[in-house]
Amino acid sequence: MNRPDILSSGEPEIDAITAQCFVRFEEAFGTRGFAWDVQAQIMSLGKAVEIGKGESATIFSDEDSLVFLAEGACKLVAWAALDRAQVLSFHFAGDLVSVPARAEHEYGLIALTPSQILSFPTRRFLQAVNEESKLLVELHRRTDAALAECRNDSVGLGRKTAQERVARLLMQMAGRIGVASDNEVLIELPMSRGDIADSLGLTIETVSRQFGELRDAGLIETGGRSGVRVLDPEALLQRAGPTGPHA
Amino acid sequence: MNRPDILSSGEPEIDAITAQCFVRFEEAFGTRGFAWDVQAQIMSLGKAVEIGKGESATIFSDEDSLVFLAEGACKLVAWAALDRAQVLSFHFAGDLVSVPARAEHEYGLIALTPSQILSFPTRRFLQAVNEESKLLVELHRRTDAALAECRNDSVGLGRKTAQERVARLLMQMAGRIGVASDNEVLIELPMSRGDIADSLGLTIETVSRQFGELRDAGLIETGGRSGVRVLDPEALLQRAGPTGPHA
DNA sequence: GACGTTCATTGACATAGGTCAACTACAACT
DNA sequence: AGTTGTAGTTGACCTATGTCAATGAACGTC
Repeated sequence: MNRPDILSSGEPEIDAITAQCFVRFEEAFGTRGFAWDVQAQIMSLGKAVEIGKGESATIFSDEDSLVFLAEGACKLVAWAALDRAQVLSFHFAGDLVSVPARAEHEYGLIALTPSQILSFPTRRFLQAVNEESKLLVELHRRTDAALAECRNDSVGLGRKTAQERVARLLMQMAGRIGVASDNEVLIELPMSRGDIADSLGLTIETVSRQFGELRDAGLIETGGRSGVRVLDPEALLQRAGPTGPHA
Repeated sequence: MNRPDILSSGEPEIDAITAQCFVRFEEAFGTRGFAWDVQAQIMSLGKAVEIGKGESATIFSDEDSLVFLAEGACKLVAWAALDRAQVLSFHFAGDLVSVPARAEHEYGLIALTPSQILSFPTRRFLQAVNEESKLLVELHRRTDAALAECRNDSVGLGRKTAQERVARLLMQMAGRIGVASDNEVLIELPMSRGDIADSLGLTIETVSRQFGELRDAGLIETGGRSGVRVLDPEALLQRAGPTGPHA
């Protein structure tokens, strides 16, 4: 049995965004080799859309969803109250984010920059890939990584000073979206100071003051609202506090 | 092909603790129906031990491990520094905990009460169950639940007051290990005030003061070091702060 | 390229929670 | 039951961070 290319099978209803999202999804999860009917089910379950800055990526309102971020940058937010937001994580192209529909708090995946997302209803998605062990293993691997990340963040939230939190976030962003040159790293932050504050359990003012201190100390330079040049990554890492085992 | 009972096959080297741990593990994950060789691999990978209060459950020192808690109570701890511990979660019988060996911080799973644990080296465990979709799905389900829990805790750490954190923890413990009677709940806390403080990102003194306030307000009564009687669950939940969607 | 809006910075002040230091009560052991 | 060590409580004080308010810098818009 030959395996037709699901994306170029000439079905006219598949728009450019849907096509691109699925191509990236296939690349990330290696679904090409899957049984034809499983691939078809995955395609029928996934809804691809483009969302603008500030828009919510919630597609399935009453169901937990699994969102693949094909392009752009998003923040996952939970609200302790209307005026008390907690940003749980920032996400970039290639990330898979599980967004709960009804949990202890209200959740939302919000675009920081125009983004292309592919959303699946979690339960039905899992049913569809039930027998595809390879995907299940990859799913578990990613969820486990997200859990590890969340735990590390918890240490930050519970036991680190404002400066350590800000320095750690900058180093994380340097690693994820930074452009290295010489001994410097250039970062174009897609999120606002408010988003950073909400992710670190601080206020905008405190975040701003810490940026100021790091700038005064000569560790970073800021350009415009979103530009950050890390002049001394070593020293910045130092200020992020002890990280290694038993440090 | 008949499927011999792996636990009563009369192999003399299996001690009582190992037997009990595996029985509980089988019950929790339904591994009974698995292929004989997979079951054998699982059994050969799992190390069952009994640990006393304060002892670490770390078995595989250089590998991430998956620990099934068959009996007792444990805390998962990460150290930001030697004197800055963050308790990430409390665990009870039936829980599966993934403990990283080398991460951003040093991790440890420490017994709060004498416990029976069954440890697996994560990587080899996953290889062994590679084709058992049912277990992979369950593994993913549990990891996803742990992630959801961790995220909820993050909201607490980042955006809640000391009183809200303490009240929330008490309600959580009421739900997990509380004994309900009339409109009251009796809790026997297995963890110390220090553990609670480390889990909530507070100090022992602050936790103690919050217990005092809740006691003075008539919401709880304390008996001895570990006994807590929740007199007014409704009011206590209130003090845990807004939880529902968009509250 | 001036205008206005939004976002970021800076300063003055307030406070929740941390720190340090007694004191008290529980529980384990003789 | 008395003794002793550990854990918990309470009080006085301190500080990191929050709050409120004003100013200033980016960026989008006409």
